[in-house]
Amino acid sequence: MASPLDASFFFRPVLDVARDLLGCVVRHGETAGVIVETEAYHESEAACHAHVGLTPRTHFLFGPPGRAYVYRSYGIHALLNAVCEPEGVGAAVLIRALEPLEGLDAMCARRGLDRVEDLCSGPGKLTQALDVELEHNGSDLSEGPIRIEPAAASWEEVEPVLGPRIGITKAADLPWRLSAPGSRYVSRPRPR
DNA sequence: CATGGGATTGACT
DNA sequence: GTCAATCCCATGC
Repeated sequence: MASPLDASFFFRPVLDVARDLLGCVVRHGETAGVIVETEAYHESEAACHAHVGLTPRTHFLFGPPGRAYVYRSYGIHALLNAVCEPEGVGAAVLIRALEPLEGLDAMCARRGLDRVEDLCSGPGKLTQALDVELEHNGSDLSEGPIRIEPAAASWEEVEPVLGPRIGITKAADLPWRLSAPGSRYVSRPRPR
């Protein structure tokens, strides 16, 4: 396994990071997966939690880049983001889907399923499969329990599919959802 | 302090 | 296709 990405990778415009995270590996304990779908969020647009300014919830969104921002969605699911851009700017990339890579048995047990395509094909699914919870909010993605490792060189040539972000009501027109073309492990609705 | 709304998922018609 | 589950937190009184 390669050494994790450091903070400089995330100290860049959030859309660039969302693009370059495709192909990277998220690892937690014995489980790991390749990122095949991301979404970018920035304080300048209304769909981003940081749009309301600095609150207890958005504390880590405005913090230094390279940390995790984990929050609970719909009272049920934990969603995993990577904080980007300089400290003081609220921006993050939501990890929306992974191609399962290691620890498939543990993922199946946590998910209560056995179809590989269903293990991590959604932002709430992958956190369940990798056992990511709210306690990981603010943890360091280079040195903490959850780490992100660089993509294989072959991913440099991949052209991501762009589309509107999922499940939002504000700023729904921005094409800031990025998917690996043709992947069977992306979430629904499947991009064109 | 009460209320309402989600960056979702799985079960069901 | 519809819909409920469930909890954190932002907002407003």
